Amino acid sequence: MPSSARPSNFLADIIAADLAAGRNGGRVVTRFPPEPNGFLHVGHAKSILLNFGLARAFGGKVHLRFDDTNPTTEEVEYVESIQADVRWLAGDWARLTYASDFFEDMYRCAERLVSEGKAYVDSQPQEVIREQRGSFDRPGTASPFRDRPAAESLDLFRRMRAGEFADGACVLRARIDMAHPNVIMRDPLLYRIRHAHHHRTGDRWCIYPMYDYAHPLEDAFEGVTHSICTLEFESNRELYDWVLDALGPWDPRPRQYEFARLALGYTVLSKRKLLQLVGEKRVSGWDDPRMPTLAGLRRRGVTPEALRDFADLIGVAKNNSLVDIGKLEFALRADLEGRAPRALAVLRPLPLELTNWPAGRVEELTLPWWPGEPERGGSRPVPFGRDLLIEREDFAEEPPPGWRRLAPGREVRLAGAYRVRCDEVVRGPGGEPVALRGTVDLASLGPDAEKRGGGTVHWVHAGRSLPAEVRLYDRLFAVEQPDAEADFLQALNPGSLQRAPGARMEPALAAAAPGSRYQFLRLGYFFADPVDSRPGSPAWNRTITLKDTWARPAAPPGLRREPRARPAPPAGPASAGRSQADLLATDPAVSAYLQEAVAAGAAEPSASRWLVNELLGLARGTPLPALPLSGAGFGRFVSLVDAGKVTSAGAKTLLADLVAGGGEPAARLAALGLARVDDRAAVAAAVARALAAQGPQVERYRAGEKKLLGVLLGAAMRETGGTADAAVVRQALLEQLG
RNA sequence: UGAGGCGUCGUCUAACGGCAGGACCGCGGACUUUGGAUCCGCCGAUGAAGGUUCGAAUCCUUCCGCCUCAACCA
Repeated sequence: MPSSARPSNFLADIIAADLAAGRNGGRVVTRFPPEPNGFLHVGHAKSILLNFGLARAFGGKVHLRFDDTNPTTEEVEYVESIQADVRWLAGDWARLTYASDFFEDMYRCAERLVSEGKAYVDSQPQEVIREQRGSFDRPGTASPFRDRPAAESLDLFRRMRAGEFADGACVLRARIDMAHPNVIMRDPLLYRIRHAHHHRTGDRWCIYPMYDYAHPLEDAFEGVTHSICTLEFESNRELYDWVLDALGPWDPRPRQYEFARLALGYTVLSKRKLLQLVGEKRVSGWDDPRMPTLAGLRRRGVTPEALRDFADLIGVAKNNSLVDIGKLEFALRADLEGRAPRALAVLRPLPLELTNWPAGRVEELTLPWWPGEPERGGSRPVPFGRDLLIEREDFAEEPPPGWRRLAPGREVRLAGAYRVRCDEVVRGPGGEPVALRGTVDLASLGPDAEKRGGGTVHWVHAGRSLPAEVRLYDRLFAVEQPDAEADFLQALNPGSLQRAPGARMEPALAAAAPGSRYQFLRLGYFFADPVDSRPGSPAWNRTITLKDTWARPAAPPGLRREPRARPAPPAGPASAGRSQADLLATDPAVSAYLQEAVAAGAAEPSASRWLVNELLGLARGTPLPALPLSGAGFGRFVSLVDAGKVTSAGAKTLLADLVAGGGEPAARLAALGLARVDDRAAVAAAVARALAAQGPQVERYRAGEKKLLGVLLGAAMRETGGTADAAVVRQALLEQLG
């Protein structure tokens, strides 16, 4: 059951690369860092499974860490429920920690920052600080306390800790840059005063660290290597790194990575909205089976395995995406299919009297719990008799085309039992059918029975079946994106909980243990509620219906999302050549570099072409002057290419080498063996070698898959090391392929 | 509009300059004592334009669209 395959996503790639490079001494430590101020939901499940999965897949460790840096919102109850939920979902962690475990260490680090002039105590009120932060397009302004002596700040900071100031009187701020383009870096707050009782440290502290300061330190203190969080923390990463760089060195030095949090259709996942649903009693509590909380899902009957399969199904990436809730439902059905024994229950009974069955005679049929897989073993007695109950929905007076259930004069199979025919409809005062009369075909049961097509219907014995509490749950919201509504509460699905007061169960179900799961034939998967079940009388929660390919009301238009409208292409063709020229002209560093290259003898057009199309990509954001390859060196490289000393393929390899390690172009060219080869015989030999190694592909190409030419050409090019001209290689290749 | 991030079948996600792959959904078929399951098949995508390259989803440029950031929350 452990997800055997190594997860495949960009984070796994990063970790694999780190391991391959020997970083962090081969350690992998991740962490799941909830704040104990709410219940975990399916979005957290994605994160938990990611962090636990990655650590396990790479032989690492995962920590469960409570990020308890804000005593005013956090409570012990939540640390209990969170631990229970995590354990239920993912099992045990290697270490349980609390941010508050590190308060003393964090404080010492803060004193160090102050002493080194990297932090100061600001004695301004909150509103002023906020105002001074500026805005996206307006730089901030410095606090008048920004340059107060370190000794004074240190004294003040110590007195903050000592409790000499009231809440809000002053804060500790990092001294970074009030004009920083990233607003988060404009002298962020590190500590604030909170005279509040902390659930773990009690009244020992009255100053508490802010997330941006505390989090990187927690990671570093714990030896976390890969600190994985969601996309909205991307801007915070710069501060994360600042804190660690200011207080290092660290081994391992934690790195923060971000992935897209889960958004799921037909539900809400924000803490605030979930709290509101509970607070306003729109649901029965955090563990209401309609809630996306882990507690709710668990009580709905969802299994950890289904959640794991779901997580594998949706993957991990940086795209903001809205996951179709159908994927959760798919994972759920797939899991339950293999673990839920089959039983008989009728939700809305319609009596059926079999007139040719002796009154009072009851036959105890022996039905396997696993009809399709008798080898799994197990069965139970199910009473059959003259008076039965079938599902109201399984009878139609005027059956539509394709109807495979009961109708006047029609015959169906009673699941696990005999075939019956409907002879007569008994009507109520309004003419509506209230009961059916029919006949049973006694020869229709058993291995020798004639096989006839038609439908199968579920049933129970009228007198021997038992009533039971049944809750039919459906999606909590009626629209796919409640968050997009003006008032998400208006989008609540009024039918998300329905009861089936007349429901009847086969007798064996009375013994079902709370927490057990059954498939009620043709109805869905049901979970015996651990809270409301009574001995001998389980209460049933419908986890999920069976997939139904019949009753679907032909794709109601509201449920289908309109295809994304494609904007019309812009009218005027923007001259790309022109914009690239702009780039060369407007960026002084780039144009200076280019000038140097030209001064070193490179032809201007090819120099700018190589610069724009290749060098910029290779540089990966590093400013040109910082490259090991000087402008002049680049110019000599371009001259080499223009002189035909190296093919364009070889030139790319050469350039990459120069950008990575510097050196003199001509010398590196020789050292790498990239000099252009014009010997046709040598090329032909290389092509032959390449083809010999590509046997299957060659076969497929000859069999008609001409698109494989690219693959073969690529292999041939690689064989020559890029020293031969592509046109020559291509020609040789074509000749040899015939 | 400052900074950062993201655009691949209806949905989610692969492809790391060389065969646009998989899954969900949908559709069709086989089988069926569950209109379930199972099996088989089909449908269907690189936001746009230009450039570099023998070859571009991938590299470069511009444009378009979406998301995040201006709590003494995390």
